[in-house]
Amino acid sequence: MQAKTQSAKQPDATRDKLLEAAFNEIHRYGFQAASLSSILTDTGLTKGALYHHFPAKQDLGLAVVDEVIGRIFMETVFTPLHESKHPLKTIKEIMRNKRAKPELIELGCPLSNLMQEMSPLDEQFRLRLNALMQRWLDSLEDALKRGQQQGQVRQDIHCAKASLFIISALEGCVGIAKNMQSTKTYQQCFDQLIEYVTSLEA
Amino acid sequence: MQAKTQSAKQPDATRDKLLEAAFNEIHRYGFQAASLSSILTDTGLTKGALYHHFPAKQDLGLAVVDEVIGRIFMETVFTPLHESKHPLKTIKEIMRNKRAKPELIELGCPLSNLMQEMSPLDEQFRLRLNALMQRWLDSLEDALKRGQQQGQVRQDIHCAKASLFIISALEGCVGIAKNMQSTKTYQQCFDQLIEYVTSLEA
DNA sequence: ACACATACATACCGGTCGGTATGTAATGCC
DNA sequence: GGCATTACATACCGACCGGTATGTATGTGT
Repeated sequence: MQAKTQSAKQPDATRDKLLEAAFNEIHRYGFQAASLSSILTDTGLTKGALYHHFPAKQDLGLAVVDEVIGRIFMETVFTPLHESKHPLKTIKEIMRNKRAKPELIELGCPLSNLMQEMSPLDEQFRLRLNALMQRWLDSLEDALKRGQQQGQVRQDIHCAKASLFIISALEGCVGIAKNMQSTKTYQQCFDQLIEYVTSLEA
Repeated sequence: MQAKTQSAKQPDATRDKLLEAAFNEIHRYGFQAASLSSILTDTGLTKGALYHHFPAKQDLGLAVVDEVIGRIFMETVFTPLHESKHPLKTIKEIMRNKRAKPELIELGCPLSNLMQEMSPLDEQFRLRLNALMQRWLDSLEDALKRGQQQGQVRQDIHCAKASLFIISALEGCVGIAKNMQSTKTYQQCFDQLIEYVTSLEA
């Protein structure tokens, strides 16, 4: 039906290219400092393409949150947690997967970065980011509760509070490792968090 | 000797005014988005004054880190921790003092904010911020070690790792509360952290 | 009292920003 | 196969940015 010619107009592919470049630019420089010109240089596209797909810079940023960052979390966190038969083990696995990525140490968590930058400045951003965070909290809480039903997690654990604490500690851990540019620091802090999660086991 | 006339030239006072206004602007908008024009409007000063005291925007930002943020941490964290006879109790008190401030929930921790924004972008910033963070870690670790010597803290605790984890969790806690604009969320997460600190007691 | 440095204020500059108006080529529909 | 519509490219704009050059009072040392 389409995609016969290489340089033909592929609106979805163009949109994806813009989103990906915008994600990388925002991940490194933050949303406010993200330069549309840089994004266009990276993609080889022009203002016309950008403003055809997104009415304003803010819409591009919000789309990055919803689609790119949202998809990342869906694939790496929500789905694994939801499908897991051994919630606590899965939680640890998800966390361990994070340590392999050097870009996480260098640039930090894209969700956390945007939260810190934009939440006090832009209510639209805050609501989208908040929604993602809430899904993260909920999926973790659900996993812990299933762990309780299966007898893997201690019954006296307050799953909501524990989820909040795990995510907080993880975000803080990534943030400090980023500042110190030290995978060792990250590892140390990370080990403590694993210990905490282990302490939830029945 | 001086300060007889009100509108006379008071370089130190002018410098302090600039630093304070810059701190507030940076705390809200971040360093990159902080507008020198806004700072000058707030202070009632002009470019001449600013660039007389600081050769460039970066130097103003670094001075804010070293002097303003550094002083805040000195007064509210380092000194209390150093002088404390009951380290664990002091740690909890310091943390409790943080919950009273609404600006902390709205704008987050100024140190953490700058770390997240500037560490990957500017090595000068990263080193200064890192130095502050290291002092924080050291003072916490020292306090925990003194607690061990006094028998208040469990002997099997790895003080450096525990310090790292406490600060990480605290930063993460503040960050998430900022995004959610929820003092209740902060409180819940905070309670978990207090529980963790309590678990360090002998 | 004079010379000089300090401590600002004023005016201006090039560059980059996000955003827009317009032009044009490819695509889908009848 | 004409014909809107979509999907871009090009050219341009005002605003704001950090930074500088210059002017001008206010102290200060001798």
